[in-house]
Amino acid sequence: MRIGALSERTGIPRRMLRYYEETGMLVPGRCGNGYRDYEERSVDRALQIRGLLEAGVPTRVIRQVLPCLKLQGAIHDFDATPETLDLLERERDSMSDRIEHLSRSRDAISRYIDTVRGARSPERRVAA
Amino acid sequence: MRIGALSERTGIPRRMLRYYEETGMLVPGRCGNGYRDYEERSVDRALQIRGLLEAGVPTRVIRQVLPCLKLQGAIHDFDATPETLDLLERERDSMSDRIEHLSRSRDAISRYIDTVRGARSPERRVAA
DNA sequence: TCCGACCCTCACATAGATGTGAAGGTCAAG
DNA sequence: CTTGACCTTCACATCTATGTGAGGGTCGGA
Repeated sequence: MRIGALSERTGIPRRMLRYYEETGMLVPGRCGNGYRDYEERSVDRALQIRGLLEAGVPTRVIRQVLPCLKLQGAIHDFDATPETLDLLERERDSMSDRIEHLSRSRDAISRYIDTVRGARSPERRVAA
Repeated sequence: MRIGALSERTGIPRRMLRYYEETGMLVPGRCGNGYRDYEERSVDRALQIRGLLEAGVPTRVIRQVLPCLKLQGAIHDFDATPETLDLLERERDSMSDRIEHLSRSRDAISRYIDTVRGARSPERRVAA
């Protein structure tokens, strides 16, 4: 699959897909003519990368973390040095922090929306 | 409370607290001499802001969202126009997306860590 | 009174993610 | 063979969050 197709299927601009390669997060193969050649799995991969970027995870971390997201039961303990494990634990904790903050804010927003909507259409009001 | 104290209590650099004010996310009062004067509640507020910033939520959105995080049961439907509500719903959904991505990645990292640690110290192995 | 620890504003610098466009190669269809 | 739709690299521009520092004001204690 060439870059244009992947871009269309993911909604991610070509520029960003090249950036993902430049930062080592998603490195495609190459055709004889130099064109990038993405596999089918690159679709999920690219979406996951974008999701993490949007959640504020820097490319440096994504690059470190992706190898262990790749394995789906198949453990090919790629390099798992103690340092890598420590880093992964820190990143896991930092992700938990982000999740906590996001959840609390989202829930507060949800409650707010529900309350206001409830006040606006009292006939649908449910006992809170 | 002056900016230095708030900075110490939150671990957030003074520069950033001034930035929070500049962007309208956390606007303190002023003493007679021009010094910023923060309330006690600013501690939580500042921490929440930092948490959201780290989770990739832009200041523009945080500013919109904070007013409805403020109320703790006390509904003073500040401006709640339909447009604001729509925006809040979009932000809520976008936060849910972030949470999903983060959770999936974090869980994958956790599984990976557990697996590797389990393989490393088999005497502590638990049936998976 | 003067020094040190605070505070102020202003402004420039950096780093990361992203936009935009130029100059040019590949290839299939007309 | 030419045209058009792709692709390539390179490079500069932008926006946001953050660092850093200069130049200067406030104020309490030695």
